Amino acid sequence: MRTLKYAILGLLMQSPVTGYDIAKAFGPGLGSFWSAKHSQIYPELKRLTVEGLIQYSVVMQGERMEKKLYEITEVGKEDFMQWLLQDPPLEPTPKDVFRLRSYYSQWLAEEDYFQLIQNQIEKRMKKYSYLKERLDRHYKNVDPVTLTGAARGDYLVLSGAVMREQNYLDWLYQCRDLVSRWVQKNPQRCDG
Amino acid sequence: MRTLKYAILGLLMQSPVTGYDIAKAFGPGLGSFWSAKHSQIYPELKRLTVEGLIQYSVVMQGERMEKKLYEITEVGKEDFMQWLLQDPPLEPTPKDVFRLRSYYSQWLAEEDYFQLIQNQIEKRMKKYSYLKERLDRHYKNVDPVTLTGAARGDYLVLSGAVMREQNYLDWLYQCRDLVSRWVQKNPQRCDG
DNA sequence: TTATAGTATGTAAATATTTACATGTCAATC
DNA sequence: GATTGACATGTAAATATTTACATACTATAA
Repeated sequence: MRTLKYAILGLLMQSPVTGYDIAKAFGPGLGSFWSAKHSQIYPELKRLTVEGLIQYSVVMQGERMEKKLYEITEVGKEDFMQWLLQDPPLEPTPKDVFRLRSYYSQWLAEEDYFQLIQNQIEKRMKKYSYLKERLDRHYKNVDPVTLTGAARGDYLVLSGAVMREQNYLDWLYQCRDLVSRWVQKNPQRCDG
Repeated sequence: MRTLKYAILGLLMQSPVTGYDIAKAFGPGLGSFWSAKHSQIYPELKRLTVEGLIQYSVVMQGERMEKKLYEITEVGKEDFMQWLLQDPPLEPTPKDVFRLRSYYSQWLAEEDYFQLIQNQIEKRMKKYSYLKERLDRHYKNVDPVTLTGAARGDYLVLSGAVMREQNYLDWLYQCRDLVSRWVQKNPQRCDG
């Protein structure tokens, strides 16, 4: 379904950007629900250009260095709008290696699985904090009703990302709780 | 990182199964966090066999139809256990086309985006109900502390899947709320 | 008996994505 | 003056995944 195509066209709806800018956009912001490496972005930009959905102008950066500033064409806008209105069936559930490990956790010593959860909590906590900070920084003292333009979508998905991470952490706490109670239930393995 | 390999080995840790069984397992159960089509499963089974991590015996089904019953080898078990103990860095956030659409929702008429949310809620609700039913059916009158074996992992990820869907719905309700308030704020477009 | 749905296994081709290879400029600071 | 990190753009190869092609048996119910 070429979603990368529409992720890129959507960025270009806002303003002209370079491939490098797109790669950056797929970092912390958009990156909470879509991303791509530059090695996928540059070929896609080339393809979209051939298809006439975007076009670029060469801009000098300093003396020698040239960059390509891409903008969306009218045809591209129509194509994007047509996609935006689509209502496709639910995607298959996203893959999650930690959940997969948890599913098979019966084969681990409880202590080992407990440690994995603990480590996962640490990592998730960092991610959560980062997102929460971003949300607060931009929207803490703002009534969401007053938002307009790009800030609307940004707020919707950023708050959604925070909720998602909060929820993942809640689940991890629950797992940790349960595992520690399983440990307590265990017949003591003594070595003394 | 060949996660499919370990998803399959994990299934075989429990009991010998056919490729068809594995494809089924990636349906409603495991499917809440990992899945693969049969066209990916059969080649992977072949590869794992060549690598000596699994082996199969041919079993007759009826008169003519033969199926391959795969079981995990000792080497396979070791490989699986080694993977299970790993603690890799956080995966990139899973992609989500609906969130991508939401990010770009500024280009939609509020009414159109509202309708997309509404439809998404319906679909997500069905998925949530299905998972919740499964959870209740298996674990409603059970103290999770008493669970053992495969039921532990099953409970952990199933309850996690229910939480995740609940959370997604909460986010959708929030989006719907906000969008409807944006609509109210709008200058009325009259055609009379 | 004859559809039909489900069981069962594969390959081929296309698409999507990641990792590695490869190069060069610019701005700042040490 | 040299190093470093960010800017900037690409290709190649490998891996992962989906869609489509392809076949054939089994059990059940109409």
